[in-house]
Amino acid sequence: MSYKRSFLMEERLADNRQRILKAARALVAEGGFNHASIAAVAASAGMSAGAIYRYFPSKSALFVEVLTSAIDHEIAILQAIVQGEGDVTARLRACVESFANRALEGPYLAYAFIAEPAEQEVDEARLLGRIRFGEVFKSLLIEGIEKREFPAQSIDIGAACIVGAFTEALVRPIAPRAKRDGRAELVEGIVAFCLRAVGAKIF
Amino acid sequence: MSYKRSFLMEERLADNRQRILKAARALVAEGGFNHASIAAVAASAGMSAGAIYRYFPSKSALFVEVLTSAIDHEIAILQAIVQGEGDVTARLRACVESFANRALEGPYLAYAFIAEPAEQEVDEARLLGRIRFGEVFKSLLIEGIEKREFPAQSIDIGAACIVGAFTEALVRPIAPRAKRDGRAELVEGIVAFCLRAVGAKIF
Amino acid sequence: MSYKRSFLMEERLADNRQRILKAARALVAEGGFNHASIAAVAASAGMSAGAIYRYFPSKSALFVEVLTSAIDHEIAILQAIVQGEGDVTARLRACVESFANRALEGPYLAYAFIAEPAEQEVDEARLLGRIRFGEVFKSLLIEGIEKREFPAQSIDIGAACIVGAFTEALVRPIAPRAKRDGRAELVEGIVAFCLRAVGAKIF
Amino acid sequence: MSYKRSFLMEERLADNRQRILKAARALVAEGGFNHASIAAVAASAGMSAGAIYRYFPSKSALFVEVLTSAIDHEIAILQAIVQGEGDVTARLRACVESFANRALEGPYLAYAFIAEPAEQEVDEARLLGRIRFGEVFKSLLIEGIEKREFPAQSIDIGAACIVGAFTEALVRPIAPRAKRDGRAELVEGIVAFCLRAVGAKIF
DNA sequence: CATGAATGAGAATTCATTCAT
DNA sequence: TATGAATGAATTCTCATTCAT
Repeated sequence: MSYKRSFLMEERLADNRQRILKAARALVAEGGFNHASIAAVAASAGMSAGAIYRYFPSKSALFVEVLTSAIDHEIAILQAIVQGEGDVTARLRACVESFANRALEGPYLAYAFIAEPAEQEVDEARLLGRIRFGEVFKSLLIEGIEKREFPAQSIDIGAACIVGAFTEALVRPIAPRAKRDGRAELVEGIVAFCLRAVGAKIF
Repeated sequence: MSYKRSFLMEERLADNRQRILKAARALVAEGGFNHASIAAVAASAGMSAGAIYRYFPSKSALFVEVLTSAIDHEIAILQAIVQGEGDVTARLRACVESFANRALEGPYLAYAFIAEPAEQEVDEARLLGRIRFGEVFKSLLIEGIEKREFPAQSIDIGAACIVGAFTEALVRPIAPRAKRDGRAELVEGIVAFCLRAVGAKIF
Repeated sequence: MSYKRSFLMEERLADNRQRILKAARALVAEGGFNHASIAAVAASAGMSAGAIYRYFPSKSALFVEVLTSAIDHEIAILQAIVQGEGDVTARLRACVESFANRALEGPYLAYAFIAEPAEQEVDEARLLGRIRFGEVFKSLLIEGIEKREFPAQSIDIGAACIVGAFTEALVRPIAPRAKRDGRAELVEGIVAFCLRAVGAKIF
Repeated sequence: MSYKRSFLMEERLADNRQRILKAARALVAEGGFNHASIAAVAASAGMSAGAIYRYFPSKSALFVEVLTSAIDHEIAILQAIVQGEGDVTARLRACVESFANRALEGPYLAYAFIAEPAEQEVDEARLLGRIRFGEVFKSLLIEGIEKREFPAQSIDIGAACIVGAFTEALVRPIAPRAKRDGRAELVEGIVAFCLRAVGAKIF
């Protein structure tokens, strides 16, 4: 196996893997997990159904990865903001804005994030994702309370509520077949709600 | 066919319809939408699978109604609170408490409310349900702002955020296979979050 | 549900069940367990593949029953002989003759009896069947030794050897696509072998 | 292509062929024919799946050869005994002992020998193997009768019965997931049965 | 020549829906 | 009108075989 051969090979394999994930993601965004059968994913990725199984051991595993990787990506962005500059209030605002804007741009993530999937394994991945999202906001809440930017409050509950609040406010606009308008006001409204909710002082 | 006969007939038909809905609801509560096959619903309702189709044109239609009627029931309770006594803040608190307590008691409604169902038609019913839930809180927000209990704010967004916040904070506790403890603190935490979020003065 | 309706219904259901078993048995006899897919059984029984699952919970269960019922039938016949008249030697001879003649008549049983099936559950049923066949001959051996018709010998091993001996001697003639000739001499040869093997006095 | 090159080539090819057979044999021994997919054989032989097809035209052909070569080996051992020293009775005893001991040591051969394989071609090879085993004992029987060690008897049938008897008595002990104990008594019991069956004088 | 990714034809199983009785 | 047996299409997954590289 020459170097070049191996290199091209690996690249193609990685390509296929990504193509499958992308196709699966797109199908989930379009019609939910149930719309994304293995056959549909394969067709959309331009390969046979059997080929999927060279890259993923099962349908569950594929969709767990679809969900997890989307959430990973989202969380990495939020964590960069959390660890960035500025006071806690500003960073909380930035997190919500950032997530909301991306959700409105490419609606699939938030949609899948809320969706109840068929498979138990995917279900568990989704719950875990929600928890991980909560952690991000938990760290902000803790810091905000320490620095007296926010009043004392229940941290776990607050973090979950924030996630739920902006998620829900995005659900209708990002739902399949829904119009998306007035984005700026929407985002600003969500941010305002969250900042008030945590007791940020600017309001 | 005499009047009486016809009357009894209709009554029986209505009875069967309710039996089916009840059975379907119970099965969804037990194991989610996927656990409730037509055969299972029929068996649980004490009738044949074919008989279901005398009352509902399809499985989707049945589950749309299961969802809708559950939401109707929930909304009727909330609206009674909204139209009741007390200042807006107290009624908002009562709404959230009431919903949260019932969700923690019988977790299926809230779970199904958040869940993404298999069928597209059910999906749409769920979205509609979320909107209708929002309406309830919208009316409270409008009244609260009018009466100067709450500051001016985006009403649509606020209503959606409230629904999302308490929904999400309940997801983990009500998810299948999850423990439910510290209910009082949980409910109080959610209420506090929501009241802060709408700018209620008590805080 | 009237009596007549119920009666006819049950009869038809029982009929179908038997038709499925018969079709499965025939396919196994023709081409072994692997030749008998659910689709093939269904086609051969004149029904859809899905219908099989109204009568049997799984493919394994179907073939376990095919095997078990064939063995049950065979064992019942042998046990009747064992508990019948005559000295032990005569009854041992009758058992072997009876089994061999039926195997040569309808070869499927002996063939399936020897076959290694794909499914683990069927495999276990097959092993159990062999053991049960052995038991029949064990009881004859015990009685024969007690009554001094046979010398002392290892009973478990002897029983297994008898089963193996006549089974094997029948395999070639009863194998699919094999000629069957000289039946009388074959049966007599097998009987003679077995009687000598247990030390019956006539030889 | 020089002579030497060609020679080495052929040697390597022969090597690969043996590696494949060895790997296939090992996999059959571990988990039966169904456990030995082409991919598994290839991986175990340290080559690609496609490469298998340079040496064997099909999976069936490979497993026919696995079976045949195992039987060849076994028969060679038995024939060496048959053509060795001692009276016929002693050599018959040695044959059965030898086979039984090896079967109990490495149970795969005997098991595969009895097993019904998936492919029809393998099935036929198995039947042929049984016949060839019979031949070995046929020659002993003929010699034994000639030398008056055994009484006159049906040779073909007797040979088949011997094969079946010791095979069957070994099935349970060598079946997957079965305990193997009391080997010495087992082997002695089988030998005794066979010697009595052919009318050897020692008993 | 060897590779191993891809194919494609099945495999078992499930279940909403229909329709003869 | 009610029944529930039967259908048939769809599902996930497996694997011998092929063929571009």
